[in-house]
Amino acid sequence: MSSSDDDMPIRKGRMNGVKSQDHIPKNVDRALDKEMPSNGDINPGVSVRMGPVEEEMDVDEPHSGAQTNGKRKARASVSNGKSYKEASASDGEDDVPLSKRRKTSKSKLASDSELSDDEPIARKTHAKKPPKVTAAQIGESSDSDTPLTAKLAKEKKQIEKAAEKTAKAIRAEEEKSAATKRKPKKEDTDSDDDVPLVNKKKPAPSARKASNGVKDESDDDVPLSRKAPPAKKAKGKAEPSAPAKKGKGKNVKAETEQDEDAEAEEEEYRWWEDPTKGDGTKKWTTLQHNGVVFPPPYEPLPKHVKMRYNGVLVSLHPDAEEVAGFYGSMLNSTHNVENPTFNKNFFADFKEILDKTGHAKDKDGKTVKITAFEKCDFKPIFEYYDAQREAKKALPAAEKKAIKAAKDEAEAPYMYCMWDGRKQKVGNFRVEPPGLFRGRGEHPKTGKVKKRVEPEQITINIGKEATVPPPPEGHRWKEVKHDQEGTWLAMWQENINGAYKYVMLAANSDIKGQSDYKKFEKARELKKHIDKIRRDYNKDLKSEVMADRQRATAVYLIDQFALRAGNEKGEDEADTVGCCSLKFEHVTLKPPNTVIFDFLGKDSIRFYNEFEVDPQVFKNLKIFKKAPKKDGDEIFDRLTTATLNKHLSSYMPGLTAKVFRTYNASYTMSQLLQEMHSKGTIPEKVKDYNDANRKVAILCNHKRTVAPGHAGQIEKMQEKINGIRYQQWRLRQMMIDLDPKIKKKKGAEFFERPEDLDDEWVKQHQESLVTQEREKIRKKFEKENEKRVADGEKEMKPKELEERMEAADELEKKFKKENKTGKVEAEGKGITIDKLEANIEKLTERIEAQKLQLEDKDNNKEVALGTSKINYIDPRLTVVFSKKFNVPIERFFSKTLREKFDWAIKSVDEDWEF
DNA sequence: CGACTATACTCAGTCTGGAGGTC
DNA sequence: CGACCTCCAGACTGAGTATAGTC
Repeated sequence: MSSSDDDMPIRKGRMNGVKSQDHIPKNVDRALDKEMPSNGDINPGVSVRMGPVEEEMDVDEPHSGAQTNGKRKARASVSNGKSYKEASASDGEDDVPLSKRRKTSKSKLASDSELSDDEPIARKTHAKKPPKVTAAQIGESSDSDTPLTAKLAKEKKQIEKAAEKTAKAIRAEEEKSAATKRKPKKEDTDSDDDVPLVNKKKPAPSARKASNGVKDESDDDVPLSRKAPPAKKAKGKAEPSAPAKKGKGKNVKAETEQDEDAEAEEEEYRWWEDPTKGDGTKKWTTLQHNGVVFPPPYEPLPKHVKMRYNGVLVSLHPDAEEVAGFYGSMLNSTHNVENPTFNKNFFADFKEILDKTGHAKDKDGKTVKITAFEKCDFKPIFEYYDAQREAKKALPAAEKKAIKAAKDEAEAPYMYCMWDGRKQKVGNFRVEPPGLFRGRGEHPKTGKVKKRVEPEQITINIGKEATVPPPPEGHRWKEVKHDQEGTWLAMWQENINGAYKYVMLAANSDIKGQSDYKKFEKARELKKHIDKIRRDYNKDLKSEVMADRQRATAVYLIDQFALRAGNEKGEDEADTVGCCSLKFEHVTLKPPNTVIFDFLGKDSIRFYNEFEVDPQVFKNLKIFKKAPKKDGDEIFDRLTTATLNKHLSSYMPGLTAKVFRTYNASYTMSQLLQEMHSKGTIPEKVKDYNDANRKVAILCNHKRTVAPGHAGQIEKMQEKINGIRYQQWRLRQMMIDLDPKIKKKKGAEFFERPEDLDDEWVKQHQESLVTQEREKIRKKFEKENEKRVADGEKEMKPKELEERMEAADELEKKFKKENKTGKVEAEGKGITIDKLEANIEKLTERIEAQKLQLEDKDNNKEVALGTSKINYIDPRLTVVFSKKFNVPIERFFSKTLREKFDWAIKSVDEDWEF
């Protein structure tokens, strides 16, 4: 992987980060490096301790066995009888083989490998008990967590806004004062960090109650708008009402006014400074919206457009025809249409609908039963749809615009909702249209028909007070709910995987912003625990308890290499893995301590990396892979994501595997930005930022498919560079022409043609230069003629063109002569050695610039920066960079991102630290 | 099991660079 | 001759979408 080079530095640095004092990355790295080499001693200790453990294990087995077994059984069935347990010929108690072996090896325990395999499963449960660890951990986390509360730096911000006029406003006032009172009481004076919202969860309610008598519930109930802290309040004047409100009942109108208020105060309301936000599970008090937009109904094909079966044109029931159309319209997508699974699944579903609607009919109305996929010819359908597509594309711009405007207007009512009286953008209000399911990677269900979603399948979530959006004529909703703990407005279940689809608010909404904020605060909170976590897992890498050792190893991988948790997956899903679900064949061990990961991760994106790991990790993986495990068996057979996360949450409430990704991404970014002394022009600074962004993206393995024209583009750039280099060489030869002695002065080497620009290349290059010249002349000639015609003058004669072409002929001759004599005549009037030198220097600069661009482009070809920017890098880091180096934030965040990260843009100054 | 985040891809619209022209 | 303008194909961006994860 080309990308691995780039990221290695980071990852290496982070490797073995046990000791890190996280704020000082360099120290961390150094400490780590020092540590790495040692460690030869680990084995003995481990093995020795194994003995006792085993005995315990057997005893415990029953308990833990239940859990473990369940999980493993599930796996076994999935993997088709190839599971580890079966391989080891056990009776289904997969533990048995392990413990047996354990027993045998008990006494000797000479080697790690012996120890390992036999770990008592039961140990898992047992081991958890050790009060020291757990207690210590819990104690620690709770200690540090409790206080924090409203510590946000923004506290300082002033509160000066006038009160709202509505009754709600009054309540808001109450809230405000409550909030203000609350603030002072926090006791966490020890930390400078912003308080993660998460932590407030527990402490908050009781604390509040005690201090100000506000009941929890009411806290939660307060709509956002009313909760706004005393800070700048809106003056709440009326504004033109948004389209979304049209056609609503009176309560809607009432809300509309509120809406207006909300809008007026929109920029002013800073929920992230509002200590009452973010706790509790009740997400809203009042909620109204207009439901969802359905895709347009199916439009049957014109009568003359039919598929062929066995060479005969046949007509279908509209329902079947629609499905045929799904397939027909994508004949140009060879990627799908040539995939046997895709075709098989499609045809199965197609036949099903045919059976239901009656099969095809020929022109005489006779039934033609469709039974063989090969005999289906969808080309006529394809051509029809393709023509439609073309026609649409060819539409004049004005018309396209008009169509779009009409669509926008029709959808306007659905774009926004009123959430606790504040107007909020809805994310995906369009119901997903029917089609053929693609799936990513080798998805077993690819090609299946994704059915049209009927209103009867859709559940609406809305405030009790709100008008329920009417279902389409003649239909009804599946259900109307008032679930205030949910953030979704509508929901349905999709037919392919039975997955739930939700309509939720857009990324720039308060609620999404809040959870985004919480996510990053949680990651920052992890900073406080990471040292202990790393210490612990490094210790547990040698644990005698298999489950613990596996867990420690997994956490190591997640922490160091940003692996995902890796939940179990079903048989009918693409075969992808994450940390906990890594299989035997995904990990290759290369002594002394290099591990090669090669597997398909989320979205079937390949994860390939060779990492040097802690020797103990290397040993552990070896153990976890020990026979009889083989391809298809899980490496972490004693570990599930649930156990892992449970363990993690003992360090810090809400800590799960995915937090490490956020933490490490943001932390890495913050380190990179901190080390940066970005100087120069804005584009240069932007590039510096992007370079850091790229490192994070590589860390997270965020990839994109290489653009189809990429290779060509690179080649083009390379040719361009070569052209410059050639020109440079010619200039040097001209120097000789001017002053033959200069060859000695400068050394012959200076004048040699670069090796890769061999005779063959030169010939071709010259030819292309000459043809280019000819083209240029011809085009100019034609253009001039056109102009003449337009002006009513007469055209120039072909003779003129011939004459002009002589310039190109000259060039050709000149090259020929140069090739023959090996000399280049100095050209240009008044040319001097000095001028040539200057020109050469200029070209050198151009070459360098081009090379840089090329490298950049190539390095970037399969790295996607967006995902990490949107989901992993704390936006406040970007804001800090922007302020510190005086680069407009627009250079980093698009309009939508600026809206999404509004809270970050407004809440930090350049001193803020992750 | 349900709900929420995270991902890559698509497509349309925007931007860019550089050829050619003008002043 | 260079500073500046115009035009256009092709590269790049961004919003939107649909799928795949996590917990």
